[in-house]
Amino acid sequence: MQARSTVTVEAIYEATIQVLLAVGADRLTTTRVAERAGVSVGTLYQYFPNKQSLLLSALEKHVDRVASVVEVACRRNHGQQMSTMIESVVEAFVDAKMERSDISMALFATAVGAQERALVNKAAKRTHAAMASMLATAPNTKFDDLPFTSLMLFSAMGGATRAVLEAGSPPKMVRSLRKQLVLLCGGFLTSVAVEHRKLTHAGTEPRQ
Amino acid sequence: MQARSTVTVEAIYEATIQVLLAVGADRLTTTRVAERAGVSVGTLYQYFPNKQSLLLSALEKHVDRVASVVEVACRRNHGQQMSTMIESVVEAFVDAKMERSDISMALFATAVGAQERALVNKAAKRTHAAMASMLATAPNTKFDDLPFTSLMLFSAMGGATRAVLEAGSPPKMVRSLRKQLVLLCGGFLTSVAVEHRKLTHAGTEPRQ
Amino acid sequence: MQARSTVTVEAIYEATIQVLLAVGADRLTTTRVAERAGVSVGTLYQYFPNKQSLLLSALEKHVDRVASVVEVACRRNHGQQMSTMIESVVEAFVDAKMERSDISMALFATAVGAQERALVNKAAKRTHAAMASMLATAPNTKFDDLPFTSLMLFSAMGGATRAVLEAGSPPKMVRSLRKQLVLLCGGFLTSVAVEHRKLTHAGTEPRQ
Amino acid sequence: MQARSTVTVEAIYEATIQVLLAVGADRLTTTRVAERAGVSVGTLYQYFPNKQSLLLSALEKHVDRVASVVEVACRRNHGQQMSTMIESVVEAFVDAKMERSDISMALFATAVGAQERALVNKAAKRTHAAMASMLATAPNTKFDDLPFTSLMLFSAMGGATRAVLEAGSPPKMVRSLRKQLVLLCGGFLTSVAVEHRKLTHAGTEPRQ
DNA sequence: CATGAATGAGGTTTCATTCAT
DNA sequence: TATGAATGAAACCTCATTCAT
Repeated sequence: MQARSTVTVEAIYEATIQVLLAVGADRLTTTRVAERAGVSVGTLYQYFPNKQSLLLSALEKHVDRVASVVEVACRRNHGQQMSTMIESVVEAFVDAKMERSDISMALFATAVGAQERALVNKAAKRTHAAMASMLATAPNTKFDDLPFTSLMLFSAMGGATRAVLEAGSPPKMVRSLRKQLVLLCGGFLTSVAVEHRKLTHAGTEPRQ
Repeated sequence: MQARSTVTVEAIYEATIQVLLAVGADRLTTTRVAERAGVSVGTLYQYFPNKQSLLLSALEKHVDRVASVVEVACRRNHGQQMSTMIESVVEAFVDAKMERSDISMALFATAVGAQERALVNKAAKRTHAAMASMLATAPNTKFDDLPFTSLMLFSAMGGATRAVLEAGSPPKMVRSLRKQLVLLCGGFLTSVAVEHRKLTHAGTEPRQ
Repeated sequence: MQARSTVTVEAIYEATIQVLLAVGADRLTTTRVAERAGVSVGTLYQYFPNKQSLLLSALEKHVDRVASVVEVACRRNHGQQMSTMIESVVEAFVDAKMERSDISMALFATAVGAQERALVNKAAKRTHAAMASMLATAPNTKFDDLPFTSLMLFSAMGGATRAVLEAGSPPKMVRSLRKQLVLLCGGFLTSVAVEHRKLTHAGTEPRQ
Repeated sequence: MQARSTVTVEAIYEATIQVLLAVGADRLTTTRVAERAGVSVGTLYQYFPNKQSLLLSALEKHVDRVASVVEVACRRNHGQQMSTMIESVVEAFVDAKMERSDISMALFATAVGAQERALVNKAAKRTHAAMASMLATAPNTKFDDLPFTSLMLFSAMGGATRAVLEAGSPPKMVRSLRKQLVLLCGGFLTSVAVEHRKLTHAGTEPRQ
């Protein structure tokens, strides 16, 4: 019976995504989700106290997955050269977003309330932390404000990725995106780090 | 006569924003907007055929304003040094977004449908074009793909700004934001431009 | 100024018909009628106290016209042979209905209330009376209950004509209609009259 | 379960008629119907997608019933003398119309749109077909164009009946109606059939 | 536990009518 | 007189949620 519940809940999650993609957030109804999941509305309400909690849970699942992917990528690159770090993280990030980009967009469209944003922020914090502790292990480099730097980095990456997705994302563009993101992040980190070094050991070390 | 209508429409626009801020996009109702505007629902429907068109118009007004601010900033900096360009544009962009950041967030929360995105994209295109033609006048610098570069730049800036806004944006953070955005953009443009020169006259020109 | 009013009212009547035909009775609005008439709603309300009275007047105009046509045809055939009477009246009736059959149908669709029906009934009474006094002059023929006979005759003709109109009325059908209506009316009147004669002078007069 | 729905739907149908009779077609609202049926509006909309479909279904039910009554009457009189045929059909028709004449009128007042007319036409076609095949079995009689003849017959009957109904139908009138309808139909059919015989065996057969 | 019929508050939209200009 | 912006009651319809079976 535990198993049956799991299956049902999983079906409801999947149905939520399906309906979101099919008809959009504003025309998503609990009945439609239940239908798609092959259960009755009553059943749906046995597992989720109300519509909001359903969407919230679905969103949570998704952002957690993306956050985990990035966390793993960060952990794997502790101690590497900064250029390697950047490439790995960009790759992980773009892959995670692109893999089911439609879901990403559909779910974020539901994330308008305070609770939803809190959820997203919490996951964001996790990735920032992961990235910060990775960057802290970069050889020969120091950063002033790693948490904020991570925020900048991810939100910039997120913004650019989102823009490309919303532009219709022709494959060629997606390919460019990765390269450009590497440049974007690399440029930024270099600037920030260089600034730091300049301030500290002004002029003594030629760049790169 | 004419004057009366103008006043009414303006009041409705203002009320739309007010309600959006007060109760959020999903609990905005045409009745509430009309009430806040001090007119009857019927009047609202004399100027907007339906709820969507009301929100769409409000969004359009807003994005057009932001786009215009950026366009002006770009036009004013044709021929300047790239660092000046970047600083000016970042300043204009952040100012425009921050000035009424709450509105920005509230309105974008309504921008989930295809039409809304088209609207935003159209405005984005305008800013990209303005930025591209500005960058084309930067002395001693060339770029491979100015349109895409502009897209990257703006969407990255937009993402970062949005993230800071959504994080609650303590004043200190906002101050950092500008500085970091300058670094972000500067770093990126340098990378892109450098890449270009490297490919063209590899090794012959030491980095300035 | 009297003239201007007449012109305006006439334009409103015409517009009413136009709108009725264009969008149907249920989507006819006073504003639309005013627009079509080239005046403002306010002006419309200067001549008609409310929407119902507008439709009522339009209906009245129409049924009066049809009634008059029939009345004239009846008066012209006083003293004629019955077959001539029938042919003339059928011709007048079908012509009047067909000439602007669309208007007929559109207007009758508005005739659902008690007042409207009263209007139509009043006009019907007039035609019945005209027909009755014509039939009273038919040579060698007597009828028991002329008013009711007239009612039967006209309503039967009306029903058949309407059915043909609503069936889409291919021209061939319309042509048949006249011939068949003559037979219908002729047959009926013969039966009624014959019945009468039979009862009175049973068997003595062979049928013409 | 199943039973509950059936009961509900039936209650809604009944309520539709009730409201139609009580307040008229134009003031019939879905809320009023639901109230009268003892259910909530939501329930009504679970069975009928919109107001029009509700009225359409009610109309369909009604015309189907009338059509069936006539069909049965026709089938029962195959091979009978024509006079018997006529009497039986007239009786069935008038009974069906009079039995719930108020409903008839109320429902037909809603039949203004194209779909409604199509519905009525379809039912009419059925009765025409039934009558045509009955008439084809009349001994010693032939008709040129049975379909059209049936159309004429029914629409004439319908028109006359309707007129009597709308005139307020004092009982005396209703009694007359039957007799007169028999004469009307009889006269018409004789004319049509006679015409035919004249054309075929001109002059050889004295009229029965 | 599952079902799905029933609920009804609440949202969007229409349109006859008024009245200040 | 003419105008047309404003009104607001009232209609249609949706959908999150409940509860008897």
